[in-house]
Amino acid sequence: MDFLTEILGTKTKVTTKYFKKREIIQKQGFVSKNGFYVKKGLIRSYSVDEKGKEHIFMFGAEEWIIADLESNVFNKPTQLHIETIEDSEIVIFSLDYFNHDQSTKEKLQKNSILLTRRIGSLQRRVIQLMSSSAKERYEMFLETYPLLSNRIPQKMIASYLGITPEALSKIRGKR
Amino acid sequence: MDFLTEILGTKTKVTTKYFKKREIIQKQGFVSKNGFYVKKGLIRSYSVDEKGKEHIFMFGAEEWIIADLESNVFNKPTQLHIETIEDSEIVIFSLDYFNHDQSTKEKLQKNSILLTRRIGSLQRRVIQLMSSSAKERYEMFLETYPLLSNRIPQKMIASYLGITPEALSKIRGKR
DNA sequence: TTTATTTCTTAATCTAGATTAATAGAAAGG
DNA sequence: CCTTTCTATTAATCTAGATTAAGAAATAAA
Repeated sequence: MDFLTEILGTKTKVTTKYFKKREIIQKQGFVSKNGFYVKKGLIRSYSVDEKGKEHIFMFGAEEWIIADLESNVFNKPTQLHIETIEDSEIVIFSLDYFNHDQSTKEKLQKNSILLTRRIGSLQRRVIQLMSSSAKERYEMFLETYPLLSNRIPQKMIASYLGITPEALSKIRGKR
Repeated sequence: MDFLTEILGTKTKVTTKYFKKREIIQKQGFVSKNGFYVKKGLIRSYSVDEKGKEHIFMFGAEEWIIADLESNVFNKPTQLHIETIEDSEIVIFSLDYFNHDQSTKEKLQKNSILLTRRIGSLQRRVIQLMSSSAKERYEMFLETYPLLSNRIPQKMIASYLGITPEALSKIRGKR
């Protein structure tokens, strides 16, 4: 929570909730007014396409924040479902940091740094999706999230990499 | 320039430069200390992989800002080359907005909104790369950038979509 | 425990898009 | 202007990864 108070305005509403495995925290298609800080557990955000196929956008484990900021700031329906992978303790906070004067300059600066880091990781992901094979992406995933990889079911890793579980199984067989 | 003064600190160094077509503005592998605002013309940012293949990350036309923020904030070498596609007039500014006290609260807020919008567009790009076919991505590109599509050579559109020029030519033939 | 459900693996077949190559068209440079 | 270089098109072939299917392992449920 220390980390959170560093970026949240003083009047921000904060609630801690406990979720069982496989519970939905946020639904695709609705405007999202909250952010989620993972205190304990593991969650994922994903979108479902017209064919009903799931595509995992990101994972969040301890100390991560998952939020669809654009949905909040511009009142757009979010593209992302958010769901628990393990039983989790989630801090839910209202996303109000830009809109009002509650937030201090330092908090805004800290926040900008977080936003910048997220832009960097998304940028790397886009470049990676365009330039690397499934095998290379899997290896990079293992390097980047060595601790997460054994907590996440393989079919979800496959979905994050943008391939089928069958393809991932084949890649893993060949090492 | 009005737009820029809304987000830049008062002491930010700003220079306007003119570039011919195909000139490199920023080189991959170096730490980037500047942002680029396109006053007139058209530029692209792209990365070159180990096989020497180019992958276009984004285009920037009039009123766009292109910058590798993460490189600046965290002193990482940038992954991106930036190069002009047309003769261009570029406003180069030092990226100092987080670091010092020069920036006001309003400027920080405006900036956060820009960052958030960029996160949103990157998020959409990732989801799109994972869930859509080359043809669908091309159609979405035309919808999103109707004015840009006739200024950008096809091989660069292909590179942005993550496909070969041959594949794009085939897609275009079939309409 | 036994049964049911979900996850993972293996293999055969198929397809979107890559690669290679050859030609035509457009732009750039002298 | 002509010549060279770059860009786009078309077609043949190839391949990474999708799809389909079926069995094995693991989890959950009864």
